[in-house]
Amino acid sequence: MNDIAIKTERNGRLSAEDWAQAALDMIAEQGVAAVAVEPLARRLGVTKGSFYWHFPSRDALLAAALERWEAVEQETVFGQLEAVSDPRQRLRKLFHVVAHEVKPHKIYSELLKALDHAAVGPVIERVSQRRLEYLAASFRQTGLMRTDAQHRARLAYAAYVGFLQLRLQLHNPRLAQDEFEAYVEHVMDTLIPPVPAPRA
Amino acid sequence: MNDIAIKTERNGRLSAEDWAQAALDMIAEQGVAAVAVEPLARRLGVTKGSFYWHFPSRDALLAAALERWEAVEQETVFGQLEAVSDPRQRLRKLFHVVAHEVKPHKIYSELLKALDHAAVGPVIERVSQRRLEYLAASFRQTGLMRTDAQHRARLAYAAYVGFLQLRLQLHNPRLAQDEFEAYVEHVMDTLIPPVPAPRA
DNA sequence: GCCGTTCCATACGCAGCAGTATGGGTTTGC
DNA sequence: GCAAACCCATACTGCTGCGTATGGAACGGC
Repeated sequence: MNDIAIKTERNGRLSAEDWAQAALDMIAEQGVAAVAVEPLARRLGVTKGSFYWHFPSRDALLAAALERWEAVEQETVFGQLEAVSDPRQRLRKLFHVVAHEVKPHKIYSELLKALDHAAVGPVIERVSQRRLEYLAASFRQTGLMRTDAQHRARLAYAAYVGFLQLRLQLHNPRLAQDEFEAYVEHVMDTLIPPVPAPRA
Repeated sequence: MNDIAIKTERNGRLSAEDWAQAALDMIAEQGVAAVAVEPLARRLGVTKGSFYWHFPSRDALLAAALERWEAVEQETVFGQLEAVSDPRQRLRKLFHVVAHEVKPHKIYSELLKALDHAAVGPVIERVSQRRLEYLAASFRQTGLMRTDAQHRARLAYAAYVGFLQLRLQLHNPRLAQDEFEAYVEHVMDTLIPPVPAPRA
C-alpha cells in the first residue's frame, strides 16, 4: 500500500527527471548497486515499460542521476559558507555543518563506496577535487604555507570521508550526544591553525 | 587458462578453508557483493557441487570468511608495533606502515563499504573498537588527557578510513610520490602531540 | 472530434546466481 | 582390497533483473 501511493500523488505520467530523482533516492538509501529498473518501477507504481521509454538502459539512468546530483551538489553544503569571510570561522562553520547535517552526505558516501564503478569514479573525482581546493584555499587564508594548506586539506577531507563511513553504524548513537560535540571541538582545535600571535 | 591452473597447483580436493580464503580474496578484489558461489567455483576450477558439500549456503561462507579474517587481523598490521616502546615512535611507525602497505587493508576497506550488511557490521564494529582503543592508549601515553586521547584516536582513525577510500582511485598515482611522503609527514606532525618541553 | 505524439502495461526471451538432487570418482580406515 | 566416508560433477528448479516487442490508453494540437 506504500508502493502505489507515490505515483498517485503526482497524477499519472512520469518524466525522466522523476526517474533520475528516484535513482538518487535509491542510492541514498541502499547504494549504487540497488539502482535497478524493476525495483524502481515498483516503487514508483509503474512498470518497466515506462522506464524504457525515458531511458535506453540502466546505465543511462545512472549517468543521468549522477549528472543531476553533480549539478546541484554545489550549493548543498558549501553554499552556506559564502557569507563567512574569516577563514577560521568559515572552517569552523564547515566542520559544524558537516558534523550535524549527515543526510545530504548520504549520497556522496554511497558514491564513494562505488568509486570503482566506471560511471561514478569521474564524478567523485571532480567533486572531491573541487572540495579539496576549497578547503586548501581556506587553510591557506589561515596563514599556512601553500603545501601545508594542501596537506591539511587532504587530512581534513580524509577525516570527513572516514567520518561518513564510521558514523552510521558505529557505537551507541544518542547516549554520546555531548561527547560527540566535544569530539567535533577537538577536531576543529586540532586541524584549524590558531591565530598567529601579534608581534610583541 | 587461468581458471584451471589454480586448482591443479593444489592437487585435487578443496577444504572449507580454501573456500573461505577464496572468498576473502574476492572481497579484496571486488567487494563483499562479489562473493558468489558460481564465480568462486569457476575461479577455483570446480563446480558448485564442491561448495555445497563444505557449506550449507552463501551466507555461511561469508560468515566463515569473516571469522577467518577477524582471527588473523590482529597481527596483520598492529602486530609489527609490539617492539616499539616509545608511544610517539610507535605512532609514527603505525602511520608509516598504514601509508605504505595498502594491500593488507584492502579487505578492511571493502568490509567498511558493506557495513550495512548484517554479517559484516558486527565484525567491523569489534575490529574498529579494538583499533580505536589501541590508538587511544598510545595517544594517552604521549601525554594527552583521557578524553583528548580518545578524540584524537577517533580523528586519526577517521583519517585512516578516509585515506583508504580516497587513495586508490584519486589523483595521479606515481607522479606525486615524494609529495605523498610529505603529506604523511604533515599528518604525523599534526596528529601526534609534541614532546612536552622540559620545565626550565 | 480526429490524429499523432506521448506515456505506459503486458508479455516475452535471455542471463546469472542460489539451492537441491543424485550419482560417480577418490581417498581412507581397517 | 573392501567398505565407508569424503569430495565433486551434472542436471535440474526457481528467482530476479535486463532488455525488447507490441499494443493500448491518455493527452495535445487543430
